[in-house]
Amino acid sequence: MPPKRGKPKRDIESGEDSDEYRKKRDRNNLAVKRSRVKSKQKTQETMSRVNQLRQENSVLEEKVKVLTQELGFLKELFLAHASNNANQAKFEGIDLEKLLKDSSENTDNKKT
Amino acid sequence: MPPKRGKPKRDIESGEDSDEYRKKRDRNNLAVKRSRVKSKQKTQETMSRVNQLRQENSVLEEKVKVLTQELGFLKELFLAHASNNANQAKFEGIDLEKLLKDSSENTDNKKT
DNA sequence: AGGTATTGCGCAATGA
DNA sequence: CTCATTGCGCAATACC
Repeated sequence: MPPKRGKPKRDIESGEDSDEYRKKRDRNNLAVKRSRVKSKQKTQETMSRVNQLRQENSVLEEKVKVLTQELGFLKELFLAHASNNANQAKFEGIDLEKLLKDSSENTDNKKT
Repeated sequence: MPPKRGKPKRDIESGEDSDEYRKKRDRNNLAVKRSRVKSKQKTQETMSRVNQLRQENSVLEEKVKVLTQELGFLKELFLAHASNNANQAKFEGIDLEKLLKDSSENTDNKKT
């Protein structure tokens, strides 16, 4: 809106005299109302979306926390067993972290 | 806004004649402008927040995916070893799922 | 060309 | 009383 028209009552522009002009104004006023309602709805939806995402986020954070703990526990269990008596041979040279990493990367890559 | 004043130029109400009135209007117009700027900023921020949360969400989804895979892999490895030769005795009666569940719940509870 | 949709702006009522 | 917020109408555009 470059020409920042302040409040010229009306002279040239718009319609003609009074008949068509009024109808045009009325129609535009309705359009304005519609537009503003829509705008407010969108704002509301956006705010709702934020709350929704916040919740999803919490759930995911919790999941990560639980999974991380489980994984840690299992790793300990695994390593404890590995450093045990007769299992030395079996677990000798096993890189647990690498195994895990590999297991995660092999989801759908068929290259190599 | 019960009295839906349409567009009466001005008669009673507001100020008095023209001196104080104008100043009052001008000040209000500035306030209106401030208010609207602020409103738009807030809308922008809300939209940015949505995008930000969307990203965080993606990252977390991926983390969950990876951790779940790692965990699955480790469980398989564990169980495979359990159903092995001489380890039957050691793993006999072990409920892996329960162990994992317990390991997750023992974050800070000291009750028995 | 001709309509609707959006947007900046000012006014007035109302909220704080 | 002052400033902030909000419904509303106008006019300029943006959009089709």
